[in-house]
Amino acid sequence: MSDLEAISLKLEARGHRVTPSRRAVIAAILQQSEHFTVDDLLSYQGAGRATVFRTIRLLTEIGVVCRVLMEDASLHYRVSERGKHHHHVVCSDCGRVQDLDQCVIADVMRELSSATGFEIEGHWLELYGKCSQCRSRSRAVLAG
Amino acid sequence: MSDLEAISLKLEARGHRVTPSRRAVIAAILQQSEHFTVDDLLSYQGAGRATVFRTIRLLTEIGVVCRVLMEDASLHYRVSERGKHHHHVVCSDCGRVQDLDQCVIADVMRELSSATGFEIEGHWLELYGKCSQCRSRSRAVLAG
DNA sequence: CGTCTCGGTGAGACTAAGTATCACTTGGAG
DNA sequence: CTCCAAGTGATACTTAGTCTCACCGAGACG
Ligand SMILES: [Zn+2]
Ligand SMILES: [Zn+2]
Ligand SMILES: [Zn+2]
Ligand SMILES: [Zn+2]
Repeated sequence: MSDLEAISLKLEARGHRVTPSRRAVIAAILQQSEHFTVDDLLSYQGAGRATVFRTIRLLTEIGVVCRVLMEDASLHYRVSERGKHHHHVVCSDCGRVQDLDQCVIADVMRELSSATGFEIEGHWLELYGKCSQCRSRSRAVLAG
Repeated sequence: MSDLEAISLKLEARGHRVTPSRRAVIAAILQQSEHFTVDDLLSYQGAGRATVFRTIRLLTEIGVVCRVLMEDASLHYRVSERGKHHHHVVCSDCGRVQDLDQCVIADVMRELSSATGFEIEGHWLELYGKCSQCRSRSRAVLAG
C-alpha cells in the first residue's frame, strides 16, 4: 500500500472525502523532504490556496503531519511516521530533522507539577543543534 | 530606582538612546500584567507602530522582556525579572504565568546529545497547565 | 431517472504580526 | 553651535493564514 493510499484510508476512516484536490496536496507533501512550509506546497498546483491550508490543517489534526517550530519562530510541517506526540531535533545547518521516539520530558513534567502547583497538561518542545554529518563536515573544514 | 530607570540604564549601557518613544513603550510594558501582545501596547500611544515593534525587539534582545509562545501558537511578551534563559508554565485558564528558576531540561539535553548524535545547542520549551487557584476554583464548582 | 443535500472547493477579501522604505527629527559628542 | 548617526513614524509591503460565499459534485432518496 502506498503512502498516499494509507493516508487516504485514514481520511476516509474519519469520514472525510478523498477528493482530487486533497490527493494533490498529499502527493505534494509526500515529495517534500524533511520539512516544508505551506508555500512550498502552493507551487505544486492542483489545489487552491485555501484548500492547501485546509488540507494541511486536516492532516495535522489526524496526525499525518506534525508541526515544527523553527529557530526563527516560523512554522514548518513534516510528515509524521509516528502518529503520536513526539519531539524533534532540527539541525540548524542543513535542516535535517530527527524525530525523538518518545516524549523526552515526561519525567521532568511530573516533577514540575508538584514543584509549581500547576497541573501541567501540555507542552511545546523543539530542540536545535548540529547533526553529526554537519559536525564532521565543519571539523574537516577546520582541519583544512 | 524605578523599573523604568533600571531599564533605561540597561539600554544606555548598551549604547542605545533612551528617547521619549522608548520611554513610552517601556512604561506601557510595565503596566501590563502577566503577558501581552504588541497590539496591547499599541493602544497606549506615545510611539508609532514601527517603533513599538522595534523597541520590543530591542528589549527582548537585552533580556528585559521574554517571549512566551501561547498554546494557540501566538507570541506574547512578558517582563523578565531574570535576565537569563528560563521557561514558563502558562495557566490555560486564567493566563497566569510562572517563571521556572532554571532550565529544567538541561539534563535531558545532555543525554540526548549523546543519544542522537546531534550537538544540541538550543531549544524552545513552553509548558501549559492549570494553576493551583484555577484548579481549586474548578473543584469548588464541581462540588457545587 | 431527477433532485436534494451537504461536504468540499476556489477566488479573493480580509486579518494579524510583523518588516522595509525613506524622508524627517533629535540627542549628544566635539 | 553644529553635525551626524541613531531613532522615528507614516505607510507600503510581506507572510501565514482565515473567512466568505457562490458553486460543484457524489451519493441518498424517491
Ligand atoms: Zn545537519
Ligand atoms: Zn513531549
Ligand atoms: Zn490560573
Ligand atoms: Zn531551557
